[in-house]
Amino acid sequence: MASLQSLRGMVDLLPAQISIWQHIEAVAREHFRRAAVQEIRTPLLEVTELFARGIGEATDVVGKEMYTFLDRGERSCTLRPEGTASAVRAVIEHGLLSQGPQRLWYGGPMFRYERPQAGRQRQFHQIGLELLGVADARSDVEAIAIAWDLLADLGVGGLALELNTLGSPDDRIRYRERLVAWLEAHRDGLDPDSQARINTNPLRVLDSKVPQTQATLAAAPPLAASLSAESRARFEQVQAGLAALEIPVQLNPRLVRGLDYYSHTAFEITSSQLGAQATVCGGGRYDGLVQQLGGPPTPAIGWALGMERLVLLLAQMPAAAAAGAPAPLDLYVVSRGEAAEALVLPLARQGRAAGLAVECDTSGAAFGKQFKRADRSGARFAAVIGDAEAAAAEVVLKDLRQHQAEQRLPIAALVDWLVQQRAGGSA
RNA sequence: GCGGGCGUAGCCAAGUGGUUAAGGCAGCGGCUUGUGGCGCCGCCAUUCGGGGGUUCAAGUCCCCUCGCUCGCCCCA
Repeated sequence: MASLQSLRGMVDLLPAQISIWQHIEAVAREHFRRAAVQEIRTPLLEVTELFARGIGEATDVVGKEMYTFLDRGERSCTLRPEGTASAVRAVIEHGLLSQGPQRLWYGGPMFRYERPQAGRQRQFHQIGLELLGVADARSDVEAIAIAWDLLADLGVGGLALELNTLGSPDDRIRYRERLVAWLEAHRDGLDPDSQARINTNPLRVLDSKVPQTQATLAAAPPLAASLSAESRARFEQVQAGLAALEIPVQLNPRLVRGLDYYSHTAFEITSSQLGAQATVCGGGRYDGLVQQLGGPPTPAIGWALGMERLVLLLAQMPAAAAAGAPAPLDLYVVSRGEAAEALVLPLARQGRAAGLAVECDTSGAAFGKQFKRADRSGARFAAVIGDAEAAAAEVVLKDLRQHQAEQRLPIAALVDWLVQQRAGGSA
């Protein structure tokens, strides 16, 4: 095999798949516009330290999944594994918070060096939301509602919103101590991975999928018991807010997220139809992150949505997939003969200037071939220009989608006629 | 990083040691050098991801390697 291939886990998006992506992006953009959320674009490449400090050294993402290399200046650089750290860095760097709370969204590729499987790639795409500067539980509710409504509007069915609270940093420290002590005492009932995690990332032991570990954990002290009154009240406010919006919630006390910066609200929107990688959208509150990265103390909440997983879900829903279908061509120009061929590009350009989608056949092939391609192009009309038409400055217009007599009209009148046809809801 | 499944044309795919590697879709040419969608005819893999080995004989068996895929882990 001498031919070149894309790198493992790096996937091409071919023209046939693009329309659904553009559809999702357009719907997301519109939801963000309505919610007064502005786009931010940051570099794909950042200094490694940003992620190490932001996401947490003990996390898997930082520990083993980053694309990290030295650039020519010997700086350690990393392809972003997620969007929050970059967005926060940019906000701090440009002093945006001095202008008040920031409502931001971003989209684009992320990179994690993992083994690819269904719904998991090394380069994948996320759309994410970050609401910075507001501590109130209502902003948690708003952030979640934006994600929920966006997914609903796209026509994704069968989703569940799983919700938990991780408590305040103090709650967590207190709980962590209790949990570690308990885990140490019940070490024998845990799988090796979980045993190893007792000291590095004990909270993650809670959502282990190993049945034996889960059985052991049934008697473990719950995080809820370590929550302060304030944290508990806050969690209740979030739940009440979601209930008021009639967004159904599934409380999941085992939901712990993999990135260190989360506190209080943590949530995931999952689908049972995605195989092992069930999370379409995940996020939570990260009140400590901005300060940790050198900014002013700033409460924040955000989420990220996995585009590939969303596309996977949408592909299972014919109605939603159809919504993303591209608009058909208005005109396909078929021509033959030197004089005729000279008229094609000027005609196409005039049509395009008027907003029509026009393709011309420049193959010089037999009419039969050109008509075949015209048909396949999906165009509504074919314009035919041969020697006779060129001499008379006319075109023969053929309706490719309905049986109707061909008509002949001046070449100068064609574009107007088509524009009118389209405006008139020509069925 | 660990485990299972798989790799035959652009795509789907038959083939389970024995002469020339089915078939379908797409593509190209023709029937039709001014008319597509239907039909018919023809063309389209010196070679089965790559390398090595076993054998008189390998797409088929063995080893290595690369890739894809599903799961573990982790997460979007």
